[in-house]
Amino acid sequence: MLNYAATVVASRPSFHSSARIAHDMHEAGERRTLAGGDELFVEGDPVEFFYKVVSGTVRTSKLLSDARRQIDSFHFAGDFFGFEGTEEHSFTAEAVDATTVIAFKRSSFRGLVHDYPEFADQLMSAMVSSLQRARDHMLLLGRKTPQEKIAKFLLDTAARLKKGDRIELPMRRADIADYLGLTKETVSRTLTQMSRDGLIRLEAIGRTVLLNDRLTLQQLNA
Amino acid sequence: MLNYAATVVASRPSFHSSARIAHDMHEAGERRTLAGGDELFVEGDPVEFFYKVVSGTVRTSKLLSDARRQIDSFHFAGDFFGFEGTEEHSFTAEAVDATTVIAFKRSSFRGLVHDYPEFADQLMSAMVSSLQRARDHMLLLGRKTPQEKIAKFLLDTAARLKKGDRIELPMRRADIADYLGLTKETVSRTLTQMSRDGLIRLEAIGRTVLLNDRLTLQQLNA
DNA sequence: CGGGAGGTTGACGTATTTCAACGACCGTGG
DNA sequence: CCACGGTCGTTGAAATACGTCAACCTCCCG
Repeated sequence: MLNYAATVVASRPSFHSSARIAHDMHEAGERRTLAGGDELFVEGDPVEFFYKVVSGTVRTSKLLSDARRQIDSFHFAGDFFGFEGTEEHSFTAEAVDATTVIAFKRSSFRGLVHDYPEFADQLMSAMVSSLQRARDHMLLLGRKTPQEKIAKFLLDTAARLKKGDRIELPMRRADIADYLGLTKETVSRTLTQMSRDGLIRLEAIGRTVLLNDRLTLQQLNA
Repeated sequence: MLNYAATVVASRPSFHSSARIAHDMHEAGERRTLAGGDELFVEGDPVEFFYKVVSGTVRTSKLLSDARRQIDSFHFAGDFFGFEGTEEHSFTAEAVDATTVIAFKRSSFRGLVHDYPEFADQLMSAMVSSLQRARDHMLLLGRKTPQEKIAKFLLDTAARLKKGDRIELPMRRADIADYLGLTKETVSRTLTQMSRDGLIRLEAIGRTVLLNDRLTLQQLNA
């Protein structure tokens, strides 16, 4: 595990604007900076914090005994993650690239909800949308073809990163594969095929993808 | 976000035993009886209620345009389901067999939380465990073999139905298939193979399965 | 008795995985 | 400054596990 510094305080705010709430709440957590590959916590660790992504990308995943891996979600700026019902983490969280998060003490939960009533709503809403996302992803994993999986992945990621048609993917092919339930070879082949078909363009350098034909991609999304 | 407004019945109880809370809360919702196949709501319906299963089985699922289906969860007695962040349902809920549920007005949410503080905890915890279950299921869908899927399905279902080693499955093979991301033929073949291998016993009549060799099933669960 | 739904089994085809090789890129250190 | 090694990505060839298609059986219920 990693060591950090950072501290906090948080004086009780006298009234709440949304931005002000966000600002104050952040004071109730500590900021952490991570490099790609760094672990935030692994399956089995005691649950001490939950998190909000400030910048960068976090992947949460589960492993099988023989190292098969399923990434259940990528978390981008603004996303909360790390809620657990148990004392031990049931999944692992790692930074995909250079990332900053805010870690909230799990025990501060009640206090936060009390001091910042909006906070409960934010969390509820984070959970509800995590659940919705999870159901979508189960549909993808259980029933979609590789082409459909990749199409949805590209469109979703573009939307979540709020880039237009040019997205710089922060994760490697193996991460995409473990997210979509494919092998990295199939991810690679499908991307090059889409590129040949003119749906996307793969820039020679880096992990940049250009969405050339959103319409066809959307149709693939079924 | 969850939209609430409104209030509900229910006089504020002066102190809370868990059973008493459950009883009072139920008065805040209406009881419904369903036959197998009945719909509670379908994708696109306006969200009016959320639900708690009293008895029987509910399946929640999503469809692709060409009728491919993914069941994301079976809900048994005691389970809550039907939370949404939007005004329209993003998935469908149907009774699998003869089922009773309690339907809570969505708008009563705030009132319930207010009148029954334990309620918020119950819901939070229902959501957290739904999320955990969802992550488990994504691992299964993305990375497990048919044998492993079936083994986990049988063990989980036995545990959730709180039967011992003899479980009466309420759902048909096609439901199991759509839950596990397989075809009904593969489900059938895998079950008969497990039966030949002595891991389980398929009773000639009905949908009863006997777990003969939990240990091996657990090992398959990886 | 007939028909439909649900389940099982068989034969077959193929999409995706597996295994393997290669190439580009990048940071490091001699 | 270039050589080296490692990581990441791509491509090819081959094997196979699962899906597809189809037949058949049983059980019900009308």
